[in-house]
Amino acid sequence: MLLTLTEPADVQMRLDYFETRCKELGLRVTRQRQEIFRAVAQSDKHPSAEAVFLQVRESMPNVSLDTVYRTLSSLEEMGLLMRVGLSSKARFDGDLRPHCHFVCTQCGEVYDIFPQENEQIACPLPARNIGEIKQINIQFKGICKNCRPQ
Amino acid sequence: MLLTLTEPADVQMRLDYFETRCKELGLRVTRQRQEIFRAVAQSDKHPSAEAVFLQVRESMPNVSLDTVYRTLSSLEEMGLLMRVGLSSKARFDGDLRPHCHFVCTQCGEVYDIFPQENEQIACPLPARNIGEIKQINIQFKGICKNCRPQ
DNA sequence: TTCCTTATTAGGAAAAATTACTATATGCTA
DNA sequence: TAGCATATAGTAATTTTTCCTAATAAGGAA
Repeated sequence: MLLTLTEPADVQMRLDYFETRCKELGLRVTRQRQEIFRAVAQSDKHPSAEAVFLQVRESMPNVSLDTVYRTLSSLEEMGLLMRVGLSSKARFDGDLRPHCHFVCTQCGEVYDIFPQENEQIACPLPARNIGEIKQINIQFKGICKNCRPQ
Repeated sequence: MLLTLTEPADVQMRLDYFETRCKELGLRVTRQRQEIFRAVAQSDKHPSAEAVFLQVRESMPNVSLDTVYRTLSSLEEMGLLMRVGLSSKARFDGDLRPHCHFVCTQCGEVYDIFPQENEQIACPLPARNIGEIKQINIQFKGICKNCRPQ
């Protein structure tokens, strides 16, 4: 299985697509949602909620932090942006054998996935140019069988 | 590049190794550190700091939450356990093209890594049995060139 | 366009998660 | 075993995220 998501690079096109998606889902196209989506779509800095809040506040001084958090979460659910890593609290793993994690977005449960005998976890070459890699972390997010049987 | 870390499965062996590592690094072998390490090493539940705190408190009723947080972080630095995902606050990415992230553990900066033309991001087969995968998240942790030039 | 309905928001408060502080305790070296 | 420096408990503070409610505004109907 490969990742196949692609998205128009142009921000305006993505804003249009965002509106379409909102209407499909029966969500109102509010200025707050637009600006918050734009702030993330325009940035290549992987901004935090706080950073998005500060950015959006430039054009909407009264926007609330709650709205930013709420909107970021719903945009994530809509598949219009992604959260880097896990949300909320930290989880720890004492098993250092190479393996991946499946994280259920419903119940929060973390499952280990040990690769098959002949499977390899490969590291893209460009990573070496950015710095010294000390750890690899591979996560799959989705709904586990307990939460959605069958 | 492949992940090559392996660790003795037996908890007692790992505790011994933990002591050795502490001594190598000039860290004191305190009961708190032992119990906190044991709690994570024994568990297959990817416990949170809170969960570790509750577990350790069974045998050490006066252990403090601060000690748990501090110790988990230092155990991570020592390479004796790993943190699932990122620490602290959430970061968002509006670019949905398949790519990985390099996270600098020093400055917190997040760098994009786009795979080479012929590279593939593969998903271990067993993942399919756990649930429906909606997203793949690959992170590399380390020190970026800005923080440790050359 | 204007009105209505209901989803959404602002603002503030609260909760949850993590970190900082300091006096005390304790591991380790000699 | 004594002394010293590190580590801890207990608490407070900070940071991050979520909750609550009255007010607002989007989108559909008239």
